[in-house]
Amino acid sequence: MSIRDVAARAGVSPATVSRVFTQPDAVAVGTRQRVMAVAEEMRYTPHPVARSLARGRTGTIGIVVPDIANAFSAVITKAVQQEARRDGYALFVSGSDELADDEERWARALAPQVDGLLLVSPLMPDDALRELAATVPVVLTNRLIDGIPAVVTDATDAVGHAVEHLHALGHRRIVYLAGPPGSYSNEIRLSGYREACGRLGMDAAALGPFNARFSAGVRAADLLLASGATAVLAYNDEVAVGVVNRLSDRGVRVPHDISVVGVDDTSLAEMVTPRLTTVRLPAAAVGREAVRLLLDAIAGRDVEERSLLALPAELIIRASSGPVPATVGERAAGAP
Amino acid sequence: MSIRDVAARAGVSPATVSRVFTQPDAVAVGTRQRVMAVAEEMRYTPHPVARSLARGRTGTIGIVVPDIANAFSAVITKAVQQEARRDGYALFVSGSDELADDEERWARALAPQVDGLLLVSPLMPDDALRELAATVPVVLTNRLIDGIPAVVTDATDAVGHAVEHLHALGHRRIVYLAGPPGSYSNEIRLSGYREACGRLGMDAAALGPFNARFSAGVRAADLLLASGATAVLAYNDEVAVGVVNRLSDRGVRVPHDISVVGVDDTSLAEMVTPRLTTVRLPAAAVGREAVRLLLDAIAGRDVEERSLLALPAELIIRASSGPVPATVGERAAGAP
DNA sequence: CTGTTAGCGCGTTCAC
DNA sequence: GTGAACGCGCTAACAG
Repeated sequence: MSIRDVAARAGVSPATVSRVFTQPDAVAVGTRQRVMAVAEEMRYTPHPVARSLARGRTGTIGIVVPDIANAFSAVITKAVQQEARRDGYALFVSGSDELADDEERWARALAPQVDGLLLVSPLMPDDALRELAATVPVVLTNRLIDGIPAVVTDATDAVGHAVEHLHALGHRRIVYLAGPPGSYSNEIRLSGYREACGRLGMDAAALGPFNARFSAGVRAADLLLASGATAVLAYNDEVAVGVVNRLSDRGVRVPHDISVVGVDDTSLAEMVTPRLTTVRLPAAAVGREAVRLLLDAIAGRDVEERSLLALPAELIIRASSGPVPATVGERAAGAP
Repeated sequence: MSIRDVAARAGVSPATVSRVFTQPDAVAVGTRQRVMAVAEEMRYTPHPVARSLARGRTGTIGIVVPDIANAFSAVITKAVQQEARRDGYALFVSGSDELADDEERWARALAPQVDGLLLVSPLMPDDALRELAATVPVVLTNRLIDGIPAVVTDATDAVGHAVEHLHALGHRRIVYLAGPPGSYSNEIRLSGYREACGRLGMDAAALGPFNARFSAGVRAADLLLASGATAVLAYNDEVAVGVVNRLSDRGVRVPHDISVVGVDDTSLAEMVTPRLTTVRLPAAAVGREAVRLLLDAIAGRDVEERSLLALPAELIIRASSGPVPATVGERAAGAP
C-alpha cells in the first residue's frame, strides 16, 4: 500500500498526494482535505526509506558513546534523544566499549545511513575523525579537533574550586586519581588540579592512571592511603565511591580521616553515604547543545562561529569533604 | 558516486557489482577481485538506504525503553545493541519517559523504518500493542500479551527466597514497597511476596504504590518506620537505597534495626553502604534473548514454540539484611 | 557466470 | 493547481 493507492482512491495523481504531505499549501484546499481523508482512512504513512532515498536525507542521527550502560553516557544519550526528536529525528545508538577500533568501525557503519553523527569522548585518532567528518556532519563531545565542531565542558575552574575548597578545609596533601590517559576529560581535570595546586603552593601529585570504574577506585584507595594524603580528587564519581567503600572497609572514615571529591555529579553522588562532594558536569546540556550544533550543520547553517562550545562545571559541596584531621603533624604543616 | 560508477570503471554491469557485495560466490574469481579492487580504490560502499528500499529490509531494529538514563534500561539497551550488531543490525533507541502516549507515538514512528521493534516494559494498552505487532515484528519485555513473543524474568521464586531469607533471620513483619501499579514487574514481585508470606504464615502488607526512584524510597522510609515492620522488600534497588538513606538520616541503622532488600542488582547495589541484599534480575540476558527472538521473527523463523521466555532471578545476599532486632515484643511474637 | 530489464516508494522538475 | 515523467541507488528476476 503506497502513495499510488492513495492517489487512485482519491482520484488524484501520486504527485498531489506527495504534495499534501510535504507542501500542503501548494494544494487546493478541497483536494487536500479529500486526500488527507483518504490517507487517514487507509492509514497511509509515507514510507520513510523511500522518502529518504528520494530526498537524500534520512531524518536520523547517530551517536557513539563509550559505554551505553555508564551513567554519564546514558544521561547524554537521553538528552540527545529528547532534543533530536523535537526536530523529528530518530536516533541510532552505538557503544564502543571504550575500544578505539570498534568505535571507528561502528561510526563508519553508521555514517552512510544518518544525516549526522555525534561522537562522545571519541578515542579514535585525529585522522580517522577528520576522515569521518569529511563524509558526514560530525559533532564531537569531550574532544577537540581543529575544524570539527565540538561541545566540551570546561571543568578547569570547577576542579580548581574543588582544590581550593579542600585547601580551605586545611588539606595540604591532595592527590588526584587520574583517569584514562589521553582523554580530554582527564587532561582538563588534571590541568585544573595542577594549576590550582600551583596557585595555592601545594605539590600536585597524581596517582594512576586508572580506568573510570568503581573497581579502579577500590584499588586506588590503598595506594592513596599509602601516599599519606588527607584528601583526594577522583577522576569521576564512580571511582570516588570505590575509594570511599574501600576506605570504609579498611576502617578509614570519610570525611573524618580523608576527604573525597568526585567529578560528574551522577545520581550516584546523592545516593551514597556520605553524599559525595563533586564537580557537576552539565551532561544533559552538553547533549542538547551538541544536537543543536549537529542539526545546524546538517541544515547547512554556519556552525563555524560557535564551533566550540565550552559549558561550565560547578562544584557541589556535600558530605564527603571536611576539615583536615587534627593530627599534630598535619596541624603543624598546615598552620601558618 | 554509486554502483554504476564502480561498474563502469570495472568494465562490468551494476548487477555484477551488486553481486560482489551480496553473493560473492556467484561471481567469477577474476571479475570479483577486479570489482573489489575498484570499489576499494573508489572507497565505494553500498548506499544503505537504497539497499533497504530495494530489499524491503532496513537492517535496523528499534528499542523503546521507559527511561534511557535508568540503570536497568541502560543495561538492557547495551546488551541489545551488542547482540544486534553481531548480526549486523543497527539500533534505534527511544525513551518514553514512562508516558504511555509518548511511548505509543515513538513506537509508531519507529515501526515503519525498522525490521523489528523491542518494547521494554511497555505501558500502552493491549490493543495498541497488538495493532503495532500487526505492522512489524515485535518482542516484548516485562509484559505479557497473547500472541506477542516476550521475554520476562520470573522473579516469583527469587522474591520468595528473599522473604524466606528474612523470615529465617527472624523477621515476621516484612513490608513490600509497591512499584508502578499495573506494571508486570510489580505484579510479579507482589505476587511472589504474597505467596511467600502466605506460605510462611505472615501477613502480607504492601505500602505504596511508589514510583521506581530514589526519592520514592526516601518518602517510603518514613511510612515504613510508622508501620512497625522490621524488614522491607523494595520495588527495586534505587528505592531500596532511598530507604536506607532516609533511615540512616533518621538514626535507624541498616541492617541492625531494619533489614532492606532490593530488586534488580544494578551496579548501585554494590556501591552503597551497606551493600544491598537484592534479587538479581538477568537484565543483559533478557536483552540478548529478546534480540534473538526478534531476529528469528524477522527472519520468518517460527517463534511460536518459545514465544514466552521466562528467565529466572536469583537472591543475592549482601549486608543490608540481618537478624531481627532483639526487641522483647518481637522475640515473643517470633518465637514458636 | 554475466548483462538487461524492472521495479522498491517517493520527491521533484516541467509542462499543462 | 495538477499530472506525467524521471531519478534516488540498489536488488531481483529473467535471459543468454
